Amino acid sequence: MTQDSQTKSTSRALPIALLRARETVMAPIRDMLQDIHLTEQKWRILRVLHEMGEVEQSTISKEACLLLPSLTRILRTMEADGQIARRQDTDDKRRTKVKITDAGRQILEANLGTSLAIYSTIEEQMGQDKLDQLLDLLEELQAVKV
Amino acid sequence: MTQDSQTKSTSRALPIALLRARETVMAPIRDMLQDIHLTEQKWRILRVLHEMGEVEQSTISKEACLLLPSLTRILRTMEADGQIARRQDTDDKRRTKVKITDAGRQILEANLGTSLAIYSTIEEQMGQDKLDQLLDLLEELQAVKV
DNA sequence: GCAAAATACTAAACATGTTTACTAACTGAA
DNA sequence: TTCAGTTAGTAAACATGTTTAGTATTTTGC
Repeated sequence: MTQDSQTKSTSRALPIALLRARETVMAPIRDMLQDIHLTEQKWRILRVLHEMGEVEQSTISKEACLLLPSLTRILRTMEADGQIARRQDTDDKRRTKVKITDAGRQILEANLGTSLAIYSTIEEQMGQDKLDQLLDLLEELQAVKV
Repeated sequence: MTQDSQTKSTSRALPIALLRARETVMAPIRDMLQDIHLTEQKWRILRVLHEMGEVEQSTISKEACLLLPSLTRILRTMEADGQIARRQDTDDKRRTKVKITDAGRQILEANLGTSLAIYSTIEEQMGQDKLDQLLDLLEELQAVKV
């Protein structure tokens, strides 16, 4: 099949390149998470709450890259499983404040080592410079107005 | 909340940086696709078939970054909608060959311009050099063994 | 040639993604 | 004060993501 000169081949298409790169990184992390019965999304939520303390759901949504309707469902099961706690904000009753529980923190801390080891493997193979460069470029891309 | 020295902040976490960057790029493309009632995944499939001609499903799976069970369902509706055609491979009856139909190609070609315009906007803001550099780094990351 | 292993795909179940619509609560201008 | 507009979150519907299991076919080791 001839390549239309107007068309980027998918191998150099930005969205799919980002997706494939992410699959590479996530594959071993998913293996880790499967062992502890956590999804990738729940792992991201725990990390955000660990970093930021008690925050409202919209903040988690932005930080963990999850739409609010997804977040609503996921937090419901995480609360039932005792990994997070929710309460209504007293100043603004529309808001719900969420924090990580001790149980949630325990799961997180028990697995951060593995997560870091995976990152180290990638760092060893690509080199720290290139990885930093990549993260810089990704941050820059996020900031683009489209 | 103090930052554990062992922990990467999520803002520099590779998986989430890849996800956020992708969201930035995909947002306007999703707008385009919504107008023509195509999902992001179907768009990727049409592009792969346009580039590669008639291929088996496993190939689409790899190229478009879709797991086979997802692909099975998506192709079922795309076939019903007349965007693709399927036939059993004569040499190996396990395989299914898939190709884009004229109707599918028409949808694709009617929208490639918009897709390219979006890419151009990003290129203008980030610069061609940086974007090339980013694509190179992403390719390299995909090749890492984890 | 034949049984065991591998391959290509489908089915089903459950979780999440995505859109639209909705409720409740807050804000701000007249 | 009031009410139109905005914001935070939930509900529901449908599509896709992900895992496990299953079928049909082909390949491989012997």
